[in-house]
Amino acid sequence: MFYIYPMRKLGVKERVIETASDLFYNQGYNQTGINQIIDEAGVAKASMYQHFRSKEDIAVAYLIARHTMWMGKLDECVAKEKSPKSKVICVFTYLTEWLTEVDFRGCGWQNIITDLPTDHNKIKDQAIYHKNELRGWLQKELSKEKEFTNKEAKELGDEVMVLIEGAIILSQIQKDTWPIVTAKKACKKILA
Amino acid sequence: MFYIYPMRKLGVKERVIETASDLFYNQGYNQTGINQIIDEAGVAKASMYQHFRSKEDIAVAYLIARHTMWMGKLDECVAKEKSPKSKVICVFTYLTEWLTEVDFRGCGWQNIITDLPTDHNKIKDQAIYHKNELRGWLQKELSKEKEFTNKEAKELGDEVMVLIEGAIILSQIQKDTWPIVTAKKACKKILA
DNA sequence: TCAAATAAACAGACTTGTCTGTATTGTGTG
DNA sequence: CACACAATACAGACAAGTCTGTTTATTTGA
Repeated sequence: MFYIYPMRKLGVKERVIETASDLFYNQGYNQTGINQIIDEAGVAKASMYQHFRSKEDIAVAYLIARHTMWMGKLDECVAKEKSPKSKVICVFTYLTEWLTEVDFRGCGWQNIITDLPTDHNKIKDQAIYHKNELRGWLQKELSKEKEFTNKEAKELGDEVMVLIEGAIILSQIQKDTWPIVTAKKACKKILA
Repeated sequence: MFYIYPMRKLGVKERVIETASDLFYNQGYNQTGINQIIDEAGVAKASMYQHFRSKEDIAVAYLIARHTMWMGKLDECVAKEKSPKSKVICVFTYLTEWLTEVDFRGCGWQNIITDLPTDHNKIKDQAIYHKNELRGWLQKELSKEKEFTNKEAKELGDEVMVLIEGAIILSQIQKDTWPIVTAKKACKKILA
C-alpha cells in the first residue's frame, strides 16, 4: 500500500493533547470536560486514562506544548529585526497579530490560572515557568544592547514584561487592539 | 428592648451578596456552587432564588458591589496626595497594599471573565464597565495636570492603565510585588 | 499471540434550578 | 393592645443533567 498522505493516525496521546489544546484555550479549562475531549479526539476514555492520570495532567501537557509553540512563533516574528531593542519592540507586533487572529481570547496561562481548583499546583507552576521564560528572554535581548548595563537591561525587561501582560489581559476584556498599541508606544518611550 | 449592637439581621439579598463576594473572589466563580453560597449565607435556596434569577445574577451583584468598594478605597488611598500626577502614581501604592493583603489573589474582574461559560455576557459587561471607569478616572486625573494637553492626558492615562493591569495579573502569577514595584517605576518615567 | 485501543456501562459526587409545604415575620385594622 | 392577613423565609426533597475517573469485556492491528 502507498500512503500519499501519512495515513498513520496520530497516537492517542497526540490526539488528546491537540484536541484539548484547542478546547482549553478556546472555551476554557472549566468549560471543557473530559468527555468532550475524548469525543472530539476520537479516543476511548480508558485509552486516554492510559496516557494521562487526570484532567490536570492533560492541561500540563497542553501548556508545555503551547509554550514551545508560542515562543517559537515569537522568535519567528522578531527574526527580521536587526537590533535587540527593535526585537523587543516587535513583541507588540507579535501580540497584535496573534490576539486579533484568536479574536482576543487572551493568554492561555493567564486564563487557566485565574479560576482554578485550589490544589492544581502543577498548572500554576507551568504559568510561573512560562512567564519566567518570557521575562528571561526580554532581559537577555536587552542585555545585548551595548547602551544598557546588565542591571538596566533587567529592569527595562521587567517593565516591558508588565506592559506585555497588561496589553494581553486588557485587550481581552475590551476586545480591542488599543491596549497593545498603547503598550508599544510606552515601550518605545521606556527604551528610548 | 435595647439593642446595643444592631440586632437586625441583614436581609437575604445582602447576606447572599456578602457571602458570594467572599467566595467568588477567594475561591473563584467556577469553584463556587449555589449550595455553598446559601449554606454559608444561612439562607434557604428558595429564598435566594426569590432575589436572584441565576448564579450569573449573583455574580453581577457581586461585581457591582465590588466596584463601588474598590473605587472608594482607591479614592481614599490617593486622597493624601496633592497633585493629580502623584495621585496617579499613588495607584501603585494602593495596588501593593491591596494585593499583599489578599495574598495576590488578583483582580476580581480579570479572574471571572477569563474562564466563563460563553453566554455569560452580563458578567463580561461588568468587567468592561469597571475597566472603563478606571481608565476614565486616570484620564480625568491627568487632564487636571496643566503640563498635559487633553490628548496627552488620554494617551498617558491609557499607558498607566496597561501598567496597572499588567502589574495585577503578573503579581498574581508570580505571587510577588516586583511587578507592581516595576510598574510604578515605569509609570514615573512615563509621566516625567 | 499479545499488547493496545475500543465501546460502554458504571460509580459517586457534584451542578443549577424547581417545587412543596411549613414557619416566621411585619403591617394594617379594629 | 390584639388579631388577621399577606409577604417573606425556611428546610429539604427532587429533577435533570454534569463531572471525573474506574471497570469490564470486546476488537483491532502488528
